[in-house]
Amino acid sequence: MTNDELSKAYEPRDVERRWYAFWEERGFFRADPTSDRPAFAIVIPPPNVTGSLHIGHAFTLTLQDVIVRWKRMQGFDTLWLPGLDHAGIATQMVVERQLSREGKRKEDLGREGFDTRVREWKEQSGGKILNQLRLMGYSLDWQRERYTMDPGFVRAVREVFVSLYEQGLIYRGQYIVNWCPRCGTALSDLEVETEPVPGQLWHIRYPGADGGEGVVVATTRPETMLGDTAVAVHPEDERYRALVGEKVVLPVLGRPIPVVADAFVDREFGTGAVKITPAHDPNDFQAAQRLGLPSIDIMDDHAVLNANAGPYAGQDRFQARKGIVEQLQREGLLVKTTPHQVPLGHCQRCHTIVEPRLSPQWYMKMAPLAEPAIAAVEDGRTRFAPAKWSKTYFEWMRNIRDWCISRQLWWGHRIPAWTCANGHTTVARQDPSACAECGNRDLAQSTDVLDTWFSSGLFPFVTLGWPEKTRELARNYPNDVMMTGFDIIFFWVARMMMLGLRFMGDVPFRTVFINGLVRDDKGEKMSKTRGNDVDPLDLIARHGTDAVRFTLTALAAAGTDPSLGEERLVGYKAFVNKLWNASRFVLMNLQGERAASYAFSELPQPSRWILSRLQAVAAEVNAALGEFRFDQAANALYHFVWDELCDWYIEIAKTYLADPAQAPVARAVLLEALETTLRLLHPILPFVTEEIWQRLPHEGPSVMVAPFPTPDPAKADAEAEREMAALMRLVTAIRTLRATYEVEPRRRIDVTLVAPGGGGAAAAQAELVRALARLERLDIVPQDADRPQTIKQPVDGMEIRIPMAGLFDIEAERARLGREREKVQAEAEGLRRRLENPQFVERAKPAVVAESREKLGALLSRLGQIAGLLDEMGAS
RNA sequence: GGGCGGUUAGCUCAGCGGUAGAGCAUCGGUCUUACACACCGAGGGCCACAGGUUCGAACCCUGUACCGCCCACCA
Repeated sequence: MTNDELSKAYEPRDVERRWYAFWEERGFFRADPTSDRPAFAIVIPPPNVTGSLHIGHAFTLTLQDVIVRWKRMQGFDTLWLPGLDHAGIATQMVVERQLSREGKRKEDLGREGFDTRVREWKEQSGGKILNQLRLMGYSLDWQRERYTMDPGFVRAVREVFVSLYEQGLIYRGQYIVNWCPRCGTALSDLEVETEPVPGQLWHIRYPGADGGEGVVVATTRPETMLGDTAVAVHPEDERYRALVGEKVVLPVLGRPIPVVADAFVDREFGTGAVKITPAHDPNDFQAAQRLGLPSIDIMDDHAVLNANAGPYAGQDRFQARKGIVEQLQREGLLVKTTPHQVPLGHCQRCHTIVEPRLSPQWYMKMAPLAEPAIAAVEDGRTRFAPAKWSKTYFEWMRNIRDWCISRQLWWGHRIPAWTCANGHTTVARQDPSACAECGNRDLAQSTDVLDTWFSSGLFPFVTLGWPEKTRELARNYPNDVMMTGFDIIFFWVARMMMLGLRFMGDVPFRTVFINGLVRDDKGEKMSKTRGNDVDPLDLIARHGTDAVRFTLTALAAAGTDPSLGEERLVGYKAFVNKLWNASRFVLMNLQGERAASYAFSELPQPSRWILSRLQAVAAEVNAALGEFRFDQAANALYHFVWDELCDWYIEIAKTYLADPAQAPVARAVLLEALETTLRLLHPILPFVTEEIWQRLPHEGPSVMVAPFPTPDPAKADAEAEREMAALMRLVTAIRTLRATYEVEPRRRIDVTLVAPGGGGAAAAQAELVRALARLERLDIVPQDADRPQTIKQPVDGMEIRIPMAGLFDIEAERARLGREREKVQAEAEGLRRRLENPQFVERAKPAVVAESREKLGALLSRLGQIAGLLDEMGAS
C-alpha cells in the first residue's frame, strides 16, 4: 500500500458501510453455543417496532457494544441478541394515526383486518430501526433476531400466563383501574403520569331529604356527582354527627343518598364532607366496599356520560362538568368555588387525562413474585451498577401493588381465556373446544390483550429458546449484563427479575448497569415533544459514526445524565482525525518493510517510555470497562493518543527516523504502539480502527477478533517513565520561556543547563531536547558562575539559563518574576504554617510531612533566587 | 407527602480526606516535511451557604438554600 491511498482527513462514509458488511459476512457477530470459550451474554432492550433510533438508544446501545466488543476481543464467546418489541399500545397508536390519514378508523377494518395491517406495517418499517443499529456499528448476532410477537413468544407467553393462572398468581377482578378514554383501554399504574393541573374546588350543597340544610361537599370533579351513592363524614366530626344516617338529595338527579361515617375522611380538607362515587374514585370504591354501598358507572369507554347520567347522557365528561356547574349555580346549590391544584393522571402515550373507572380486568399478584426478586438483589445474585439504583428498585418492590395486565387493545398477545355460554372461564395453553367446567362448546375468547411488558418481561429467557431446554439457555442464562436507562427499572428490569426467578429459578442477569438519560447542552431531557432531540443518524452523517460513539462513551460517567452538545462531538471528531493522521505518519514511514525485532531493555529511553505508558493505559482501560467507567476508558485513550503518542513520541520518533541506524527499531516501536492502541480503541471506534489496522502488517482477519491488549509487565518501565517526565518538564519549561519572551518560533537559541547531578535524562537525550525545544546549543554543566543578563529558571533541581542578549525583554522578565514571587510566597507560607503545626508533624503520614518539607525547601530557594534576579535587573 | 440526586473554571463535566483537573470556549504565537479536524504557550476557580469531625475537607457528618428526577388514591 502506498500513502496515496490515505486521504489527508478521515472520510468515514464509505469506510463504515464496507467494514460492517465485512464483519457480518465473516460471521464475527455470531455466538457459538458449541464453543469451548467462556460465554458472555448481554440482553438488549428491544426497541419498539414503531421506533426509529433516537439518541437514548444510541447512548445505551453504544455502551453495550463497547462491552460486547471488549469481551469478544478478550476471548469470550459473546452473544448480543437483537430483538424488537411489538409495543402494543404504541404501535396501535401509530397505525391508527396512519389510518386516520386515510380517513379510516380501525373499526372500518375490523379486528382481523387491523391485525393484518399492523403486521404488514411491521414488515416494512420494523426493519428500519434494525438497519439503523447496523449503521451505528453494533455487533449484534443477527441470525438470532427475535420479536416479542414471533411464534416462540406466542407460545411462551401462553405458557407463562396459564402457569401463573394455575398457581393463583393471575386473577380476574373488578376494581378501579386507570382508564384512558382516548385509547379506550385500562392502563397499569406505571403507564400513568401524574402531573399537577390547576383546577378548582367546588363546594356544593346537597340539601337534606327532610328539607333541612343538608351538607356541603367539596369536590374537584363535579361531573362525577351523578354517580354518587353517599356522602361521607368523619365519625368523630361534631359538625355532622346529627346527619349521619340521614339522607340528603343528590342535586341534578334528585336521588336520595345516605350520609355515612368513615374514618378515611379528612376533617381538615374542604368542608369535611366528601361525596362518594364508588365507580370513579379508588378511595370511594374502597369506602363503598367497607360500607356496602352500591356503585353507579356513569361513563362509557370514551368518558362520554351514559344513561345513568340522566340529562347529561351523551355529553363528554368535561362538557358535562361545565353544564352541571352552571346548573348548580342557577339552582343556588353552588356555595363557592376556590382555586385548587389537582394532581391528575395522564396517559403516558397520548397524554389524555386518565379516568379512574370500575372495570373487570386481569391482574398479576406481585407480592409473592417480588419477594424472591428483592432477596436476589439483597444477597448479590444480581447487582446494580451504580449501586444506588438498588434503592430505587427496593423502594418500588417493597411497596408493590398488583399489576393490571389486560388491555382493551387490538394489537398484542390475546389473553388465553375463554368464556362459555354459562359464564365459566377456561384458561388453556391450547385453544379449547369446550368449557373446562361444564363442557359447553359455545366458547368466546377474551378480546383483551396483554400489557406489552408482559412479554418483554420474558425476554432474557424466551430469546434463548424457553420453554424448550436449549443449549443457549443452559449456556447463557443467567445473562451476564443488562444495560438500560433508569426510566424502565420498574417497567422492565423488575419484571424480568420476577418472571425470570419464577420460571427459570434464577436471576435473569448478574449485573444491571443503569445509564443516565441523555440531555441537551442545557441539561434538559431530550425529547421530541421538547423539540431539542438530536437525531443520531444526522450526527453520524455529519461527523461519522466513530465520533458519535466516542462522544457517547466519553460522556458516560457513572450515575450522571450526560449532556450532549455538538461542540463536544466536534472535538471527538477531531480526535478520530488525529488518530487517522498519526496512523498516516506511521504508514508513510513503514516503507513496506517487516518490523524489526528489538530487545526492550536496549531500546532508547523514550521508546521504553511510550511502550511502558501503553501498558499502563491497557491496564487502565481494562479496569475502567470492568467497572463500566466508560468515561475513564475513553479519556485514558484520548490522552494517551493525543498527549503522549502524538505530541511527544511521534515528534521524538522523527529524529530517530532521520537516522538510518535508529530508524528500523523506531518503526517497530511506532508500529507496536499504534497497533496496540488500535486494539484498545476498537470497542469504541470500530470503523476507523479497522480501516487503519487492515493497512498495517497484521495477524488474523480483523481487529475485531484480535486479542484485547493486557498489560505486559516486561514492558513496564517506571524509570523510563520518571526520566521522560523530567525530560518533558524541561522541554516545556524552555518552551514556556521562549513563548513568554516572544522568541520567534523559528529562532534557535542557546541554553545552558546547570545540573549538579549530571543532568539525567536531559544529558542522555540532549539531542532530543535540542530538537524538541528548538535549541542551537545545549550545554550541560555541573555548575556555572553567576552571569548577569541571564534568564534563570529552576526545573527539577536543575536550572535553565538563557542569555538575554538581544533576545529578551527585561521588563517582561521583571514582571514575570514578580508574579512568580507572589505565587511562590503564598504557597511557601501555607506550607510553613502547616509544618509549624506540631500536630501535623506528629500525626500526618510521614511521607506527607517529608514531601511538605522538601517542597518548602525548594520554594524558599527559588524565592532567594528570584530576589537575586530582581536585584540584578534593578542594578542593570 | 415520601425518596433519590445535583450545586467544582465562561459552558459541559471528572475528582470524593493531603489546599483543584479535562474537553470546549478565551488570549498570545506558529503553515515546524501526519494532522489548521493541527502545533507551541498563557490566563481563568474563597469547589452553593452555615456549622461540626480531623493535624488536614471540594471530598466525611449535620443543617440551610436553590435546581432536577422518581414515587404517592386526600376529595
